[in-house]
Amino acid sequence: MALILENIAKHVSLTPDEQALFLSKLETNTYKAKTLLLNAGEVCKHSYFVNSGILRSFNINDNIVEHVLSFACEGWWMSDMYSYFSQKPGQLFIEVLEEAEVVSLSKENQEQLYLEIPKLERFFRILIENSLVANQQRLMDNLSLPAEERFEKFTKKYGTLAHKVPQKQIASFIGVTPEFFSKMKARLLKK
Amino acid sequence: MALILENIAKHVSLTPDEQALFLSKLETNTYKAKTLLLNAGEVCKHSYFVNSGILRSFNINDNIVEHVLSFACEGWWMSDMYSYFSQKPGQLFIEVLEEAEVVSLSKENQEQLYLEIPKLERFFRILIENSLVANQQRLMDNLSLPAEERFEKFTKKYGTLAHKVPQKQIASFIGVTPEFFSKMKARLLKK
DNA sequence: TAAAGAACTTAACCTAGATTAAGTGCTTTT
DNA sequence: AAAAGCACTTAATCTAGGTTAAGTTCTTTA
Repeated sequence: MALILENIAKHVSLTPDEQALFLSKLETNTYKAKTLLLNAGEVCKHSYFVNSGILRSFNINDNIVEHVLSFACEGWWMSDMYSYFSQKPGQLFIEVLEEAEVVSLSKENQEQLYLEIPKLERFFRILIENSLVANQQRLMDNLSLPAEERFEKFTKKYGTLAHKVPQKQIASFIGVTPEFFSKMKARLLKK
Repeated sequence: MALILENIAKHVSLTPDEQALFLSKLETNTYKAKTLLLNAGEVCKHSYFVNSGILRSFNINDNIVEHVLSFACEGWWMSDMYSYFSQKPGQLFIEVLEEAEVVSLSKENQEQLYLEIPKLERFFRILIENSLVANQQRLMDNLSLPAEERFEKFTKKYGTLAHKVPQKQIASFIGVTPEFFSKMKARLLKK
């Protein structure tokens, strides 16, 4: 459980009492690979913080094509932000890719915490600022870089994860078909 | 100046004193079309709130191709978030597209305000949450929808703006060349 | 441990959108 | 009011990446 406190300590400092209060609002669970933490169409009631293992979020287009929005491994947060913030049904699935220990923070508890420990308002603001910046960068990359360079950036950013998740999901994340990804990989190996 | 207070009142309520304090940290200016509020390579020292007129942010790839990241019209905020948050040099330009009255909030003043009026921490958190959700949606749209549907979504979201900014910039925003956009438009008109 | 099904590859063919280029009508500048 | 330059169009040609399909290998599951 220390990991999440370390994470917070990077941006705001909590007193021991505040830490205890914070921890009391969390629930830790272990899930096997393939568990669905969230189904499309549901309201996302929790934010997840990954202690270990890997999660991914994705949606399914016209009931056919999956599109991976994000991966989360150790130390990352994951949720369907649209649904979580608005408490309306969302379009995302959240799935366990590799057996994971996950800390859950419910929307109600989060709102409570904002009132009880206003410093957390700052912590989550900064967290979301960073997400937004990363997302904008990814959007610009998608608009301006060819698949090969998007893949390069992916491996730099996610490092080890690139070897742990099925290739077709990396393909989906960077926005190409598995077939094209395979072709591209073969091309890269020749160099 | 009322517009920015209305904007805040949608998410948090400030006392008259707090409102006055907030306003005292702002500066309002009018800029002619084509003015550059931020140059790539500079540190973004202000966040801009648009009272009237239109701004856009974009970057230039390999010194050749412009990519529009966002437009801002009445009631919207604009900045190079990466550079503004980190206070490091960024890659974005911010340009006035249509003569604009713009409220500037400096990074230092914003940090000051967070300390003096903690409620603002909440306001900006929510603002950024909404941005993030919109950005993720746009990213998913870029991964899964053809240009024609991206354009449709654009016109729905930005409405009137679609007629006020040069077509080539809308093309850039949705991620196609001006030539293809023109062809697509002709195709749409035939229907 | 056999059978079914994922995950990945390869290859032929296809298409959305890019590139190049030439031409038309605006605006802006002088 | 010319001249220059920008925004837009059209059209021919090209290509990154998609689609379809068949085959191989690895994993699950019964």
